[in-house]
Amino acid sequence: MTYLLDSFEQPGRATAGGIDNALLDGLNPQQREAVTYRGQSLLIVAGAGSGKTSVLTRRIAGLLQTREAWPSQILAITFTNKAAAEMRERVKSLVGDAAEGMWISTFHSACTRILRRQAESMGMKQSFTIYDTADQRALLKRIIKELGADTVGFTPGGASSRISKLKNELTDIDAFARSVNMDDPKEAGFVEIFKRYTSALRRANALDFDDIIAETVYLFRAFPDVAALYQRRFRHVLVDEYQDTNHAQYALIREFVRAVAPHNVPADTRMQLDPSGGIPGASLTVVGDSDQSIYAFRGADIRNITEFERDFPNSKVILLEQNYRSTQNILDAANAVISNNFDRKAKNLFTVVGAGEKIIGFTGYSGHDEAQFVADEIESLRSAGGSLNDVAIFVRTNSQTRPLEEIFIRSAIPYRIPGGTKFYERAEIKDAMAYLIQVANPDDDLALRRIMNVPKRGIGPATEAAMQAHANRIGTPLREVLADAGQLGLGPKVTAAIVELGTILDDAGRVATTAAPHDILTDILNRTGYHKALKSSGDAQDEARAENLEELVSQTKEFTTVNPEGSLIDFLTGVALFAAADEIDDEDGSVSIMTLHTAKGLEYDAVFLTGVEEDLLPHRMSANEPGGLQEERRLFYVGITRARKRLYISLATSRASFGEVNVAMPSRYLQEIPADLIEWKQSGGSGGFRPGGRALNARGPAMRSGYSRDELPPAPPRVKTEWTSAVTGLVRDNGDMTLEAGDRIRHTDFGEGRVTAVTGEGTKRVAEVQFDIAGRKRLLIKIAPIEKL
DNA sequence: TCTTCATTTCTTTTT
DNA sequence: GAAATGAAGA
Repeated sequence: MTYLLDSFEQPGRATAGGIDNALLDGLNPQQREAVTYRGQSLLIVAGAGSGKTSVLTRRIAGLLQTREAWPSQILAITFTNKAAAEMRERVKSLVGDAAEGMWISTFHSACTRILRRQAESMGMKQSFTIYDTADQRALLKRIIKELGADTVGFTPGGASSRISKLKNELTDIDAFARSVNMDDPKEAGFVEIFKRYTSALRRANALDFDDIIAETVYLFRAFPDVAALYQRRFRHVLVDEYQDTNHAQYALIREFVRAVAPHNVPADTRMQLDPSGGIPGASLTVVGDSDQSIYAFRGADIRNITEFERDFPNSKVILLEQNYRSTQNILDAANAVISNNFDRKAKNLFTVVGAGEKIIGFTGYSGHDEAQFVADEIESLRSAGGSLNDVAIFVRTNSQTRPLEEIFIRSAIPYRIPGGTKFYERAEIKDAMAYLIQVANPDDDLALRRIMNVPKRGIGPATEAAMQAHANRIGTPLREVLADAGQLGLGPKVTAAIVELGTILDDAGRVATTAAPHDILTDILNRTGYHKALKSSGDAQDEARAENLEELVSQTKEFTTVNPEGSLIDFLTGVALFAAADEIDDEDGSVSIMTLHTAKGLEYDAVFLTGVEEDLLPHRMSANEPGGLQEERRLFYVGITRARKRLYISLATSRASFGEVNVAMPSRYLQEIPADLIEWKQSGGSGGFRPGGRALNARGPAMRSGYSRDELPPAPPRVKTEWTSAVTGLVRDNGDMTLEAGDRIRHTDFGEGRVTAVTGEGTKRVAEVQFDIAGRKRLLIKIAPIEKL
C-alpha cells in the first residue's frame, strides 16, 4: 500500500516531466495537457472522436511509468465491459505487464466485486445473485398480484421504473416511506409494494441492478473503515462517459475520492499524510461530453458534468475539440444539429482531413424499401472493396431491425445484431440459469419457482402455492421445503417429483463452490432431462431451444477456459452484468445493426442512420418528457458522429408499427442539417413530407430512379411498392432450384432479370442478377422470392 | 394439470 | 405482430 516517487526512472527515456516522450507522440497540445496534468481533479471535456480513449490510456500509462502509482492504485471505470477490456489492452500495449493489477471495469462490476468481499458487513451472503430487469418485474408482478394492487392501476413496469428512479437517487424504502404522504392511498400502496419488494430481495439474498451501486454507497457510508480500505488503495480514480452517471454513481465516486480520516490510517502507513494526519483523497479524472448524454431515462444527471467545477473545487477543465474521426461534412452536420440544443456550452468539432463525401439521403416508401436501399448501398460499398466490418446500421428501436434482417438475409449480406435477440433473455436460457442460480444461492425463491415445473414434472400452481404456504409457515426459503415435501400430504407422484428436484439441486449445491460451471450445468441438464425433453419434443422451436442450451453449455466451457479459477458465482455475475455492447465483434466480416444507444463509443467508416422520422427520432414517448426532445437530438448527434467517412440518412414515408402501417413524417432534426451537406438519392413522393422545404429538397437528379425531383411521378417509380409482409425470406424455401449464368428469373420485388453469376455452396448459394429495371442485386437463391422463367 | 385457442395489451432507449 | 393472459376442454 505504498508508492515511491521519482525513483528508478529509466535513464534517457523520460521527459522533463517524467513521462516517456513516446506517450505524448502525436498528441495535440490539449491532449498532452490532459495526459500530463497533475492535480486533485480534472475534467476532460472530450467531443466525439477527439481521442479521449487515447488520452485516458496514456494518462494511466504515464502514472505507471513515472511510478506515481502502482497498478493496484488505479481504478478506471468505463461504461461497458468491452470498453474496459479495450482500455486494459491499450494500457498494456503502452507499458506492458505493469498493467496487471489495475481495476478497470464498469460501475456494476467494480461494485459487485466490493460487495462480494464485504457481503457480511451489509448483512448478505457472499453468494448473492443479481436480478435483471425481467427478474425484477417478475417479482413485482407477484407482489402486486398478492396485494391486489393491479386493480388500482399498479403495473410491474411502472413500479419497477419508479423504484429504480428512487434507488438511483439513493432513496431507500425507509427514506421514501418517511417522505411520502401516507394519507394518499395511491402513495401508501406504492410504499407497500416497495417495502415488500425490498424484503423479498433481502430474503432471496439478491440485489437488483440499482442496488449494486446504491448498496456500495451505503456500505461505504455506514462503515468508514471499510470505505477506507478502498480509499487508501485507489489513489487515482478515472471515470469515462461521466455525462451518463446518475446520482448514485456520482455519490459513489465521491466516496472513492474522499480523504481518509486520521483514525482510519494504519500506524505503519508509508503514504503521504495531510496536516491533520489523514490521507488526502484520491485524484479524480473524469471524461465526458454533455452533448452525448443519452441515458437520462436511466437516471443519468447531466448536472454531474455541468457542475463538476463546483463540486470539485480547484479542478482543471480541458477541452478537446479536434476530431480525428470524421470528415468535415459529417462534423458540420453534427455541429449544426447539436447547436439547436440551448443551455449547452458551445463546442465546435473540427478536423483537418477535409470535407469528404456528402451525406447521402434516401426516403423510401416503407421500412422494407428503406432496408433495400441500405442493402443496395452496402452492396456497392462491398464491390468497391470496403469491408463489411466497417459498416453499421443504427436504429432507434429494436423493432426496426426486422425489415433490415429480412432484406439482408435475402441479399446475402452477413449481419449481426449485438444484443438483439438477447441470448440470455431467452426462456430456456433463463430456465437453465435459474437452476444454476438456485444451486449457488438456495435462498433465491424466484429462481426456484421458475424451474419448479421445468421441465414438466406435474408441479402446478396449486402445488406450488401449498409449498409456498408451508415455507412461509416455518419461515424458510422455498428450497428447504423440497426435501420434506412428504409432510405436505400431496399425491405420491408429485411428492416424488419434488423430492427428486430437491436432490438434484442439493447434489449440485455440494460442489457449487468447487466444480466448474460447465460440469454443474451438464449434470443438471442430464439429471432433469430438460435438454432431452426439448430435443425430442418434435417441435422445431423446441429443437432450436435445445440448441440454445447446447450453446449455453459451450459458453460455460469457454468461461472456464478463459477463467480457469472462475466459480459458478463468477459465471453468474458475468452473465448478469453482460451488456449488448460487450458482444460487438468487428472482425467477423459482417455488418452490425444496433440501436443508437448501443452505438455510443463506437465508430465505423460507413454509418446508416435509419428511421429518421417523427415519432421514431424523436421517439413519440420522449415528446412529453421534460428535456426529451433535446435528449433525442443528442441521440441523433451521437449517431452522426459515429461515421468516419460516409454517412447515410434514411427514412420512410410509411412505417409498420404493431401490425398497422402508419404514415411517417421526416424528423424535425433533418431540417437542422444544412441542405448542401446532403445529396438525396431519392426524396419522398408527393406532398406533405417536406418540413420547411429545405431538408428534403433533392439537389440535381435523383440518381436512383433517374428522375429529377420535379419529375418524380406521384406514383412511386419503383417496380414494386407493396411489400407483402407474408413474404418473409425465412419462410420461403426454393429448395433445389438450380440457377446458372444466363438464366432469366422473375423476382417479386425487382421484376425480371438475368443471372450474371452464381457463387457459394449449398444453401449459401448466391446469384448475382442484373434486373431490367432495378439494377444489379445479389440474392440468396434458397430463400429469394424468385422464379425461373 | 396440461393444451389449445381466443383475446388483449403493449412497444424507447439499458447497466 | 408478438407475447402474455384467460377460458374452456381433455
